[in-house]
Amino acid sequence: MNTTTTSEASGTGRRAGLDREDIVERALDMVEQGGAEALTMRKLAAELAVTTTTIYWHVGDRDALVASVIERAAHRQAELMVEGATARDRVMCVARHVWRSALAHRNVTALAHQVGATSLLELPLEIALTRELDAGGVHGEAARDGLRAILMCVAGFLVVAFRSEGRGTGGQRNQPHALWADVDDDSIASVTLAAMRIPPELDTLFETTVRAVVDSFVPAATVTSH
Amino acid sequence: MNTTTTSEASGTGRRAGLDREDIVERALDMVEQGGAEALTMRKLAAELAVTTTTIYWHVGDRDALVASVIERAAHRQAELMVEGATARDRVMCVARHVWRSALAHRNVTALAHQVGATSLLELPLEIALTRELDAGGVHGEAARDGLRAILMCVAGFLVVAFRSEGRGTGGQRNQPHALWADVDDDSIASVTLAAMRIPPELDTLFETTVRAVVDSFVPAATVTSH
DNA sequence: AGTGCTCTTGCACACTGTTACAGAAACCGG
DNA sequence: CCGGTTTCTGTAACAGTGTGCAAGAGCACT
Repeated sequence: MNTTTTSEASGTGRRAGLDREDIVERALDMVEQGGAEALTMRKLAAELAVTTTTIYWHVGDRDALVASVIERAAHRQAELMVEGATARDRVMCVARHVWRSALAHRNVTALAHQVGATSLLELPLEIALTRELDAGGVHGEAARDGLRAILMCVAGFLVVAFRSEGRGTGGQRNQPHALWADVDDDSIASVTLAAMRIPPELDTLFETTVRAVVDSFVPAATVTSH
Repeated sequence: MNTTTTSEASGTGRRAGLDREDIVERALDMVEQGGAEALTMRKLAAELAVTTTTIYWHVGDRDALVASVIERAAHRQAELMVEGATARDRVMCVARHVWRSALAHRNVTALAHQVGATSLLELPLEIALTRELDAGGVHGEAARDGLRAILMCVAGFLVVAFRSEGRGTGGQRNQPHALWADVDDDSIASVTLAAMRIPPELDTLFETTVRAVVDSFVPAATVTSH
């Protein structure tokens, strides 16, 4: 692997023109367009008009490549504007941003999730969220637990959201609401049974659920002035 | 693929001795022991002292095989005893069961998650949870939203729990608490910063977080008697 | 010119899911 | 008993995947 600390399309080599950064960027493009599975060493090499071994020389393993891709993506979605008067609102704002940006870059998110590097992708947002918690009077272990609880909740929503999109055995057939079509249980009210058969509104459900978690960890705003 | 509705090691053919059920069961064993990636058609065939084509004849695609494996696993973890006096307690009890049984059969759970068939695996528990919600006075769309919210929360915890286990880029290196080691932010209290560097207690955090969500969807027990 | 370092290539290995094709064993009608 | 059909099994191959090894091509410095 290329161990030069910084990338400097050095130039001494054979025909150069290929930087580690270039490779990572192209890889990120491929992931964003074609999903996680579109990123294969051979395809990436072909895109760059190069052989696979060249990539290995520059970035190393596929794991290393993926890690770099995720880090690069992390920088991009780190920018956010936190709005809201109360601490709870500001925390919600960050949580919402995690949710939205993950949906916006779903392919990278899915990739990060697959290799267990989600935290790497979300670290900047974790920090932002911690800042708001801290500013809202939640410190130490309480802040950590609150942060984790909120992020797990968001992660759960993301898992479900991604699950509702194409890929996977049986296509749409093992969607929860589709599976409920065959359920017939006497001890459940028919209204309830019917409701199960249509999918929920994820966005509004996200709002209320995460709000509940946030409220249970962040104290209501103490009325200082007024 | 073998299209006989039920499996009845039919008998007309050559040397039988191999049932679709046998294959699925063996596959389930392999997954539970060696994880999702240990289940390859060739290895499975080798375990059964048979060639791959035989498996294809019996069960079809790998997708079909995986689906069968998951269905089989679903039956096993469907047994549960719901305890608790209040509706909230009983709902919590089921949610806890989802969490525990997913952890107990983590490999199958991970497999189901990979192919997007989690709902298939958890359908029986979804039904049980819905029953408790319904009995607790939550019907129709409210029940659906509550069910989904709770399950998403549990799913989030599972994702994080599985993430803390070996596999994936960088091993333990991109664990959240490990990543926080390099963070230095002035606007965050040092106590908070320090707390972030040690992982949370998932079990207790699960309890409080899910409890918060449950409480926000299930009304407190109306005091009927007393 | 020669030596050394950086980059790039070609080829190969082991592994995956999947299938086309060919062959044995059992039953069934004659 | 013979031929045919169904039911299984086996061989070999195809198109992919990630990855490592040996060798070469170009530039810089001596």
